[in-house]
Amino acid sequence: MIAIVDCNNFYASCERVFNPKLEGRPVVVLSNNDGCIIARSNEAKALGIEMAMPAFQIEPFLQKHHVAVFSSNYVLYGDLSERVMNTLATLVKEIEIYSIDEAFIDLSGYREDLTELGFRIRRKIKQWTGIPVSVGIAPSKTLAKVANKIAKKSGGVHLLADPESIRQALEKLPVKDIWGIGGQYSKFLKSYGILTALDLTRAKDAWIQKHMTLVGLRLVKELRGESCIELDTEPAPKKAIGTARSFGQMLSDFETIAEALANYAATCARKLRQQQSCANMLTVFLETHPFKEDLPQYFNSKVITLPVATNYTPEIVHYAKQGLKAIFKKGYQYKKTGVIVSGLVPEDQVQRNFFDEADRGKQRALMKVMDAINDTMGKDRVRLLAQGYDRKWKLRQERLTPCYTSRWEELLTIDVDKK
DNA sequence: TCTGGGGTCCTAGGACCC
DNA sequence: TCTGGGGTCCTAGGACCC
Repeated sequence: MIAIVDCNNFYASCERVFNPKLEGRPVVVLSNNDGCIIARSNEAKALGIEMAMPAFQIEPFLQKHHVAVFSSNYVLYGDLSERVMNTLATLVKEIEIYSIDEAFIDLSGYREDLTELGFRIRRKIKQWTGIPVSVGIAPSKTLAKVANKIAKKSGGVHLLADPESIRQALEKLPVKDIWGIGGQYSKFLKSYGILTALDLTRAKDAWIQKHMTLVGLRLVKELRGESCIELDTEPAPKKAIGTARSFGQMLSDFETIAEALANYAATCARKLRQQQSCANMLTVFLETHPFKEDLPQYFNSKVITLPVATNYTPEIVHYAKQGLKAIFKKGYQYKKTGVIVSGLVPEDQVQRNFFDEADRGKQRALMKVMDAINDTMGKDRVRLLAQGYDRKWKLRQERLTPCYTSRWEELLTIDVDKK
């Protein structure tokens, strides 16, 4: 048996942990740049606020219903996620951290009542971290996801084990709500009269594979109770790493965009070093604002093959800027730029060439010192001049809460009532 | 009339997830 | 005024090999 532990309305719950007044109130969290709604408390869902709605369009509605609105604070959410996962690790052995707010766990070999175990997990995580979670338990990952959906609406834990209860659950589940079925497939299936998960389990294997590839076939087998997607407790290193942001305002001059890009490139280089990889390739892209249809639109990208795989910040920044030069055109209002590094190899398996004159050992030593300083004294304490200081391109984050758990200056303070 | 058979590697595009 | 960001996997088709 497999379980999935999923934090309820994770980002909204994180905001509540340090602000209990929000309990019972509708809460939403916005995407970067305060753009779209990306998390909603149950109260906010009940008001009919949908996922991914642009915040500016429903601003009056949010005010009218006294919805608490927050900019996203990924430092806080990342830290609380780690606490949740660490707490879970005290209760079970095999854990796959699937996303910032979800983990699969392997329950084979557990003798105790699984529903009871689910409730123990729920209680302990709530007590230790303040985050409410739901637990779905079933014979496959896909069915565990189904069970979790039911758990969210019932008591927080749901077990799907016997064939009849599985059948009943699948009968009520529209295909679009199955893990792995998105908009395209649900439209396609509907055109064939396949409306529920139960309908889908009755389709022929060959037909499914023909129209939905091997991925689809695996999914259907999982719905039938045959576990096909293994627990992945040690995720492989990433194959590509990207950093991109929309600007807080439109930008048209090369220098400011290059400064923003240098920061994204530096972030990519840092992430490469964190997973001990070097990149052979670098892609830069630049785009205008797709929603401003009256303005001239432009999108372009440039792929650069690096002479030798690297994770050295100055080198990544240098080639990123070179890529930007190749695609930048005057006269447009730009909204977003980004860097993707790919062709990743382990940093101790880099293929050199005869013409490479860089002192790679020295570069690595320098990055080690820089990272050590920035880890202890604050992000970007030491940085390249190219990363700049003005930050004209910075994100809009008008309703940002403190990093309660990761910055000394921002610890929660409590006013004691003096009598 | 009549032109083989068995592979590998790479990439773009399409689907999906959170 | 105002619309996010970061990933994965699979397949078909092209280029190449012997």
